[in-house]
Amino acid sequence: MGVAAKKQSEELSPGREKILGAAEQEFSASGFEAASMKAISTRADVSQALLHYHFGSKERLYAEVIRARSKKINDSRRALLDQVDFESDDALSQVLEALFRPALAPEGGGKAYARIFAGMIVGRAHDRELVRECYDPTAHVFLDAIQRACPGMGIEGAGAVYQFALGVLVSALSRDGRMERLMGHQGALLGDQILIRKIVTFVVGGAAALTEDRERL
Amino acid sequence: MGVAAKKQSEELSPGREKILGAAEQEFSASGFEAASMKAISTRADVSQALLHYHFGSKERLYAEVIRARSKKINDSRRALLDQVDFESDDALSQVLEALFRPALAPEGGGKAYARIFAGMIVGRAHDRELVRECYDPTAHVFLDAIQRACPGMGIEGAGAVYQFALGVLVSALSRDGRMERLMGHQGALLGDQILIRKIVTFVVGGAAALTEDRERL
DNA sequence: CATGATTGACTGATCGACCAGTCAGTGCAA
DNA sequence: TTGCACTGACTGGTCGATCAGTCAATCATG
Repeated sequence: MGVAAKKQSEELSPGREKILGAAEQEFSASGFEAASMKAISTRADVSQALLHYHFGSKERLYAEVIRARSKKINDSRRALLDQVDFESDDALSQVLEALFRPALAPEGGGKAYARIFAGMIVGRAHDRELVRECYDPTAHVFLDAIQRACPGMGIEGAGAVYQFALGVLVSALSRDGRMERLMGHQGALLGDQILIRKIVTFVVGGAAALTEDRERL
Repeated sequence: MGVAAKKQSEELSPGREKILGAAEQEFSASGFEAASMKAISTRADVSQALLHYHFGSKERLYAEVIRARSKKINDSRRALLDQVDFESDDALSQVLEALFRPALAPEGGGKAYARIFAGMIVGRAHDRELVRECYDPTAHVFLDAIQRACPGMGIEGAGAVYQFALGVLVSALSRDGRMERLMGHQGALLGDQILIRKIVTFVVGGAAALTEDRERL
């Protein structure tokens, strides 16, 4: 079968890492179905058979890519979340920044998050299982954090905010120049810092409105 | 080549309509790449060759599906938008309802919108062209409507609100039970009416926060 | 130290399955 | 009898996957 650590975490195998990188690029650019093992092997400059040697199947290679990327994103998210001051007035802003920044960061794989999200929309059952495995645990943590930051919001309120926040994140991740086109190229294309601020501001405002609406009942 | 209207809009061809319906289901369930012409023809209960007879290629069949669905959604959106009272306090709410309701309506194709959005995320160039053709004109109308409903928001503010609103919409369209799972099955699964209200409330709140933040500068 | 066995990384050739797309031909209605 | 809707049989190409075999490094043994 595949491979195991030589002794500990010594460099595993040069080919394996090359394949993972090439696969992430290819899957990210084309999606699971459209990305071919041949294209991945070409990009990685290894034989196509090596992909099966290391990962067994295209499905498993894909899962490994998602696992690796989600680990980085989630580690970063949790680290940021640990620094949040829940006594602060803008606790929710800090929580949301911890949620958004790692996904939007250039080294964060950028579209990796958006891609798997897209896979879910499209209805791939495997993607749903991967989300459960890779993202659910951290999602629970953030659900709790949102509730801590917004007392009186309730579990279903936090759920709604989390879900909507992810939607906003994906819309931001999929920036492809459409907005600039629609606006007739007015307005400067904003940098990452400003974009994050806008997203956070938007979601915080939405969350407040949701809480207000709830209390009005 | 394909087909043209017999005289006007007399029922075109029974097979053609069956194919369009089956194709929409299949594309919606699996995405463009994973959906096969054979699966579509089987579902439509016609020969596979008939798909090429009517539409020429898989790509063109897909485009026809998107065109048909987007036309229904956009017609409905514009009709709703015509009824908006821009003097009202909740003009933005009305505009957003006009944007959301047709996409979330059961007969609105539901996931049709989410699917093409997913295609864009995944990076299919063809999807980008389709969006431009099918959704950009109506998007301009809504961009203007948002500005009318929110004076002092500016073009880039309206653009951000529109973009984020679509993100929230997609997150709502892709409901697949994940939230219920994350919340431990607390909280009732909300009906469409309540969901729309929540989305609208959220986006209105976000838009207000964005405007506020802008004015603070 | 020498040497044969073993192992893991890796490849080229090749497989059957399935894909979108083609085409000659059938039946039916005007 | 012309034209349109439609089909069955087929094609070339690409897909993921398999497998026998190469090669270098490691290890066991005398």
